[in-house]
Amino acid sequence: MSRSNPRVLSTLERAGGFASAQEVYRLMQRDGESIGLTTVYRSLQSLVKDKILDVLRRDDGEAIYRLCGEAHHHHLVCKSCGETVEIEGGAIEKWAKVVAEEHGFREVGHTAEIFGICAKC
Amino acid sequence: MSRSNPRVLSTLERAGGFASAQEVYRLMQRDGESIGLTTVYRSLQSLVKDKILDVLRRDDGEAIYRLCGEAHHHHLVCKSCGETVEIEGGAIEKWAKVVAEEHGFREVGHTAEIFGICAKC
DNA sequence: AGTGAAAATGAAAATCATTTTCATTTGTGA
DNA sequence: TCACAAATGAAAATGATTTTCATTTTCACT
Repeated sequence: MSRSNPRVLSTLERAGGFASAQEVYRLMQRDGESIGLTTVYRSLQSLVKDKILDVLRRDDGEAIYRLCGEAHHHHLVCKSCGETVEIEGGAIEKWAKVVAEEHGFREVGHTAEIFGICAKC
Repeated sequence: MSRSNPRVLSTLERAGGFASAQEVYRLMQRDGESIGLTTVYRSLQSLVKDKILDVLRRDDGEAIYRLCGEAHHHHLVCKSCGETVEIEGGAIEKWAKVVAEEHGFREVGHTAEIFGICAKC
């Protein structure tokens, strides 16, 4: 079996608790850490199995990992310049929970993103 | 530019309105239809752009396409069996609008999806 | 019917994330 | 020190998706 390389987790934390395997790998490379891409993947998988991380999917299908229980947030993205604002999603959290329970779903998660044109553009 | 091949849409309908590009392709092959995988991908993309189809992601990252009604709605998706419930998002609409305006954004849109394990799974 | 430009098509190659293989290295207990 | 299990990572394999590009089809206009 495999245990996770602790540097992978700490890199993910340093990244803001939200990154893809490729991003974690690039970050570690940039910091001069010696690690293989394979090990990054294995460590992330292991952390997911241990429920230390959550997996989500970007629109392009790439898997992104985040610390479980980490207060998650949503994004407000400018379609024109790409500026991104992190926002709280209190209303969403409640909505997702209620709707899912109404339909008998459990282990509920959600994704939400707002996009538009920012004031500057 | 490209328009969609009508046989792609009708195959997706026949599949229960829910399938991946590869599955649509295999279905058409099985039925003896002569079409290239590339055309299947292009047609699906075109249908998505025209808002005739929705795209979701399976757990493994594969994109799945489904027919979507005209009314704006969100989805509650079972991570295990893929069952999908279309839901109203009144709370979300308001939240997105308010948050975006607070930050000076205009032409605001949003995406939101809830996922979990359905009662049957 | 004949011509030509634009759109559609699809085979093959390219891309990209992810997984698998496998030989090598490292750690650990006897 | 020895042996063996676990960890590692380079390289190859996989699989979905996209791109390239040469060919075919469509279609408006003669």
